[in-house]
Amino acid sequence: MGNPKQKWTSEEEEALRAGVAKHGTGKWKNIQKDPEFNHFLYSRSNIDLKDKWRNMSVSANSQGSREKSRTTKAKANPDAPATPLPNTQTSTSITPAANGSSADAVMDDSSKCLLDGKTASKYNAMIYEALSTLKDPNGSDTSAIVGFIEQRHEVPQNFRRLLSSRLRRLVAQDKLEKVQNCYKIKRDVLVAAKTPTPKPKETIRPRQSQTTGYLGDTVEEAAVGAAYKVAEAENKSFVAAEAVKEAERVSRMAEDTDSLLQLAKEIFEKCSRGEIVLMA
DNA sequence: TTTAGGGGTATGC
DNA sequence: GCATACCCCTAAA
Repeated sequence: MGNPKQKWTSEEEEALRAGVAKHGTGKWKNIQKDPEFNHFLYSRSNIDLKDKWRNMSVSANSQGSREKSRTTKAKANPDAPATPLPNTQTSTSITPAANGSSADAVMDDSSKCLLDGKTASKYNAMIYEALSTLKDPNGSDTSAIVGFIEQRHEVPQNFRRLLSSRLRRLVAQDKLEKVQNCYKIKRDVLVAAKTPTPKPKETIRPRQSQTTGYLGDTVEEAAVGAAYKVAEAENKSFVAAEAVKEAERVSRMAEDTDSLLQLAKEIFEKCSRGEIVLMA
C-alpha cells in the first residue's frame, strides 16, 4: 500500500515474544515503549506488533490463513474473543485465549440473560430432555426441570433465571404449553417435529383403524421417545464439541508451558553467568 | 488513546 | 492461483 513492506527480522520477532512474555498480549504499546525491546521495535507501531502477533499465532496454530481462522471464529461466535497466542505468555495481566479464555467466554455467555444461538439451543435440548423424561401428564414446574437438568449437566449459578426466560420464550414460540406453573411439550409440536416427512395417508390409515381410541397415546409416546432421542443427540453433539474445545485448550497450554520452560532456562543461564535478571 | 478485527495489497511458491 | 505477510482503516472500550 503506502509504505514499502518491512519484513520482520528474527530479532524483532524475539523481542515481540519477550515483550508479550513480560507484558502479556494486548499490551502492545507497553511492549513497544519498553526500553528493553525498544531498540528492536522502534520502527514498529503497536498496531504492527498486534498484527505480527496475530500472524505468528496463525502460523503457530497452523490453521492456514489468517482470514480463515479469524472469520470462522468471529462469525461462528461473535461474543468470543479471538485473541490468539503463538508462544510465550505470562500468567499476569491479560489472559489470552490460549489459556482458556474462549472456554471462559462460553462460561461468561451462560451468565448473561441473552443467550447466543448455541447456548439457547443447548438449553432447549435440556428442557426437552427433562420434559420428555419426566413425562408428567400435568407438566413439570420450573423447580422439577431445574432439578433434573442440574443432576445431569453442569449449569451456571443463575441457571434458574436463564431457564425461566428460556421456558417463557418456548411458550411464546408455541413450542411448550404452560399449565398453571407447569410446562409440557406441545403435542402438535412433538408430532410435527418428530415426523419430518409427512407420511402418506395410506400408511397411517390402517393404524388409525386398528388403534381407535389409543391413537393419541401411541403417537404421543412415540413422539416423546423421539423428542428424547433428539434431545439426547443434541446433547451428545454439544458434549463432543466441548471436548474438542477442551483438547485444543490443553494443547495450547502445553505449548505455553514449553515456552515458559524455555524462558526459565534462559533466566537460569543468565543467572548462572552472574548476569542480573530483572523480573517485571 | 489503545486495541481488536476486518480488509486490501504485495510477495513468494 | 493460492497462501501468507504486511499495512491500513475503523469501531469499540
